[in-house]
Parts: sequence; structure tokens; C-alpha cells
Amino acid sequence: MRTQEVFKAISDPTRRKVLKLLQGGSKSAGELAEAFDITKGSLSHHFNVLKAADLVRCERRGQQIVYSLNTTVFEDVAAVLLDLFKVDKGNGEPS
Amino acid sequence: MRTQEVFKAISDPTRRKVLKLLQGGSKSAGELAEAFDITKGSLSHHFNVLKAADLVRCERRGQQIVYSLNTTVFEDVAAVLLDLFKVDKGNGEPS
DNA sequence: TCGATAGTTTGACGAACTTCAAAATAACGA
DNA sequence: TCGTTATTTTGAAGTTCGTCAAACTATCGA
Repeated sequence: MRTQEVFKAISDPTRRKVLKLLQGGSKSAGELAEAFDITKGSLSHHFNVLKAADLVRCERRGQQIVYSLNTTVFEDVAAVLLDLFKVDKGNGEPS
Repeated sequence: MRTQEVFKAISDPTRRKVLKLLQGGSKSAGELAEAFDITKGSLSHHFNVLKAADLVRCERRGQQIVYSLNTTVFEDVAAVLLDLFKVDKGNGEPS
């Protein structure tokens, strides 16, 4: 897992909101953009950060590009976060 | 909970390592500093970020300042993180 | 009170981040 | 092929971040 990329990705409120919106199902870039007050260019940059963290996938569908959560990594992410926020076992290696 | 401060705090590897170290028990600033290759001034800055997020507490003990995890907020933090990384209920309000 | 020890605060710097406007790319329909 | 729509990429500006060195504060022991 790209730990540092994941932490960087979720450190921004806009990107967390994107993840939240995608929990309701896949959405095109344009649909997502309606929920924000920033330009589509800026939002596209955020999509790239989320992609670099492997948190979302995208697929062209005609003229649109549809984003969806990459649920396969969510378990890993949750595990790392819980390791950081639960005092228990774990090898203690910093993430 | 200071959501944004928490996310910002955990976005840096040095600060995550501090949290990890404190999971092994309270430590003074100097003891923590031994685990890093940056100046004490820089580390002190990281302590401030962790304090702003309410993730750690500190207490003077003689000449030393002892840091410890503020475990009371860890449950809240874990809940927010799981809300972000688990597709389930929740009001969908972005964190 | 003085000197030593433990940490913090300040000021400065380069790197990284967020944003916008504008240009570029891609796919569709006529 | 041309124009339109959807989205990304580029280039630039301003802001935030992580770091250091140096100055500062607080406590202890003599």
C-alpha cells in the first residue's frame, strides 16, 4: 500500500468529500464537480492525488470519465489507520 | 473533535512515528528526539501540531517535559477514520 | 546567583500544495 | 470534417509546511 500517498490524500477536506460522495456510488467528474465551488481543473488535480493513492479508479464512458472507489484497498487502509489509533499489538514499524 | 487538525497531524511520517513511540508509554521530549535525525526545534514543532490535534498531552516533570497519548480522543478518531473508509451507514457529512 | 541541562520559540528558506485561467485532448453528433 | 461537450494538463501565483540555526525560557544543583 502507498501509505504516505494515502495519508496525504485524506489530509485534504475536498478529497475526503470526494471519497464520501463516491461511497454513494460511481460518479462522473462533472457530477462530482457540482458538489464543489472550485474549478474543474483544480478538482481534476485532486482526482489525480486520489488515484496516486490508489483510493479511486476511473474509467472513460463515452465523453465522461467515471470515478469510483477502489474498495479493494480500503481494508488495508482501515487496518493501517487502526494500527495507528489503537494501542495493541503490531510490529510498531512506523507507517 | 478537531477533524482537520487530526488529519493534518497524521499526514506527516515523523508525527505518525511519534504517536507510535508513545504507544509504548509516555516519553520525554529528549527521549523521543533520540529516535529522529532532526533538530529538537523541528521536533518541538511537530509536538505542537500533535497537541493542536489533541492527540497528545504534555506535562512538565522537573527539567523534562513528558509527552503521552491523549487516549480519550483515540476512539473518536478511529470512528471518523472508519466512517471514511467503510462503506456503510453514516450521515455522509464530509469530515 | 550562576552555570548547566531540557525544551520551546522565532525568523528565514526552499519545497510542496491549492488554486485559477487558459490551452490542450478526447469523444460525440451533425 | 466541424463544432460542442467533458475533462485533463499546463503555467503561474499565493499559501502552507518542514527544517535549521539561533535566541529564549524554565528548572535544577552547587
